[in-house]
Amino acid sequence: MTERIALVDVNNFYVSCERVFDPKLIGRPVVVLSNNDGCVVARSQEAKDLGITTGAPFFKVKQFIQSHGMAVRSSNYELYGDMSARVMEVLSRFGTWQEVYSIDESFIGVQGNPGQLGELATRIRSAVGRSVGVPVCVGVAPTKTLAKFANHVAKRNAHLDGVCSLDSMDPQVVGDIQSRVPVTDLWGVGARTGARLSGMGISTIADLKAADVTDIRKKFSVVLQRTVLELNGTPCIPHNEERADKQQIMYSRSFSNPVTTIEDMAEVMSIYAQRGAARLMSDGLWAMLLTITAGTSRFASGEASFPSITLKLPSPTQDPILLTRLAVGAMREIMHPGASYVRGGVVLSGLQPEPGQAAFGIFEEEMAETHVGDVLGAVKAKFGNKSIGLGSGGLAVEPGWSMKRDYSSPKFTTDWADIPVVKAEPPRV
DNA sequence: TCTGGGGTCCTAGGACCC
DNA sequence: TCTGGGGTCCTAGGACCC
Repeated sequence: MTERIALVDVNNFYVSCERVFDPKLIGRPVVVLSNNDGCVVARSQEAKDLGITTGAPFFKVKQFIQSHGMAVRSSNYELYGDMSARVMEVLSRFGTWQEVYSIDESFIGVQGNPGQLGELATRIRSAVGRSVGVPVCVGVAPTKTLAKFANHVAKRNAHLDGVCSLDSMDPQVVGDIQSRVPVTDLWGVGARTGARLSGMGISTIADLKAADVTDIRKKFSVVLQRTVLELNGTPCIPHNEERADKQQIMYSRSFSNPVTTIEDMAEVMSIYAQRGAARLMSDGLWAMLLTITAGTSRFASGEASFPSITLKLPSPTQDPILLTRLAVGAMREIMHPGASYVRGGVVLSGLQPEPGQAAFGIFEEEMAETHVGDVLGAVKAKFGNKSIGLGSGGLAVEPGWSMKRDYSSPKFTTDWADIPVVKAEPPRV
């Protein structure tokens, strides 16, 4: 019996979710766009084969996409979030522990001899396919870094059928692969580190595995040192089974049309601060710090302006009235009227699970209004998100800068009105 | 005309204290 | 007014990830 780590992830997750409810998309090239239909964030294999890159601005590739008959979808995060929860539930049945690493990836603890581990990986893959309907790849290895690598191998080699357990492979073959895969394909090694490593003659995974650990520690950091140790089979990245406590809550969006006036920006901040407060309440957290930001486009030639300010809150709060008032007031101070802002954001940090002591001084009055947040939450839960809000947050009409989602699919699994209808005909005799 | 959003961790350097 | 060493805490920025 050997303890191993499996890394399971869904192939082309957003595209795969769309395909579950729209089988006509299977076999067709499909792309999914970011918020505001700005960039390509997910591609089916067919779209990758046609040369669509991730992060490509949609307006630049739109012609090409349409001329090749590719299907396009806006991001549907309600759907993806719900599908993710279903995948994670299935995976939890197979692990002695589970760490949900991202919306489409999870580490789980597995046990068995080399032969059993390979079979287990195959069973995991078919269980997710049967229960949820999306394809996954499974990599099994002694450390997280190697499990990521094994997953990478499973994905790139069709004959492996989506699974790769390093223990059941010939070490010579593993070494061969590692000497061909660039070091930047490794988890934790990005472009910057890759360039510096390459200057030292380290360009493949095998090169890094053979590098001197203390030298790496000296020239880089403890992060890369851990990567080298993990490549050599020593686990040193801990797994947090229970979700690590959240450090910050961010609500940040690009606008579909630029915002140039203080009044419009006040509206943005009012709405974003209320979204942030709602997240605090649903997570049971109170914030000590409020940061507000805005920014002009990096691609435009007009005045560049990236105002940002962090306010210390009088005491830990989740009060939407206080947060809205502070966010709007501070934004009025720091924005440049006339600059063309294309994004804005609210960040809540210094999070803690308790409201803490009541504040003294000028903010006492605001703190007394805290229960308003509960009322807002209750009304929204019953009558929908757009039923009520503070000030501009209660707008019945969509503001001119609000998000564009021209190609969205329905909320198949999270809204009664969008539940798919299935029709069956009796067999003909 | 149109270029995403949300996170984590580590390190260096400054402020401050004894 | 000047000087030394050691320590903590906070913040900004870098790097990375999906």
